[in-house]
Amino acid sequence: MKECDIMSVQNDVERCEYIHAHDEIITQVNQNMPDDEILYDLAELFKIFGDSTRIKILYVLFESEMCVCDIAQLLNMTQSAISHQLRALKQSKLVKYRREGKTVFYSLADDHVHTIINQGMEHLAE
Amino acid sequence: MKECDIMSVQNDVERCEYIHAHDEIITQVNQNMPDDEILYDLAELFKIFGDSTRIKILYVLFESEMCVCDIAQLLNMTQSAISHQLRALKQSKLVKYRREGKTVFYSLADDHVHTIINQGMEHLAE
DNA sequence: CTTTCATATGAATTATTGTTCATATGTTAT
DNA sequence: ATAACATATGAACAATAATTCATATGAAAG
Repeated sequence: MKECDIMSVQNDVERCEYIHAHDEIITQVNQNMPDDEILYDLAELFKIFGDSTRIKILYVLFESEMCVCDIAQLLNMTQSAISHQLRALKQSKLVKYRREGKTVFYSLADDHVHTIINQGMEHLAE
Repeated sequence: MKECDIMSVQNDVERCEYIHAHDEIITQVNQNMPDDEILYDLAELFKIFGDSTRIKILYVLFESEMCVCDIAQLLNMTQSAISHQLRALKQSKLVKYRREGKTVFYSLADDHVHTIINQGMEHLAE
């Protein structure tokens, strides 16, 4: 147990008298912790999964590519609401789209979506 | 292409004239889509991953169990902020804790955290 | 080129969430 | 019992985010 000399920036945050973590652990944490920017992006990505409308959209797309209007009908929501959410999913590269005349078909971008959602489901099931 | 007769509840949501998805697809979607309650819980779970403070806490706990105060120091945040976030992580059963005298040690609850975060990282890397 | 239909988007509104501050709880030592 | 310390928590405030509404863009058909 020793005084804190962990972070490069020492701010005026209140702290307890002794830290329990040993030097070795602290070094490991600092080594293995990705940059703030990456952690921020990671949180932003999970935020996308953190809305039931978007989760439903992803589940719909598990079955087949689908146009905005079909998704809106399946989920019983307005075209606008779905379009806004599809934009979020698109920006996170979780879905891709192709245009066919007037209609735009959306589909899943890669298999990480499946894995992430399945792991989430497994966790819930425990 | 046929008129919409998908959802059991037909609300006054605006809709396009024709749906593109075939009956077969629609049946599959309705069969494979989990109940609303489960989808809500799933979104709630991912919401927990959708904050960089909580992501950082999880990364710290990847290395070792740790007390609230150590986490606060490592992340250069107040004890209160960390405690509030640990409560969220606790409620989602992503972390567990044990008391040792005055201090409370938190650790990861199961391996889904690892898998989910790793998949998120992989997705970002692409 | 005008109309129609599917989709996208900006702005406003409402709802949700993270942090802070003050204080409470719970544990150990005196 | 009282003091000291670690943690937890309620309320307030500030920051984000989801949906709605009105409207814009873009494509096909007349």
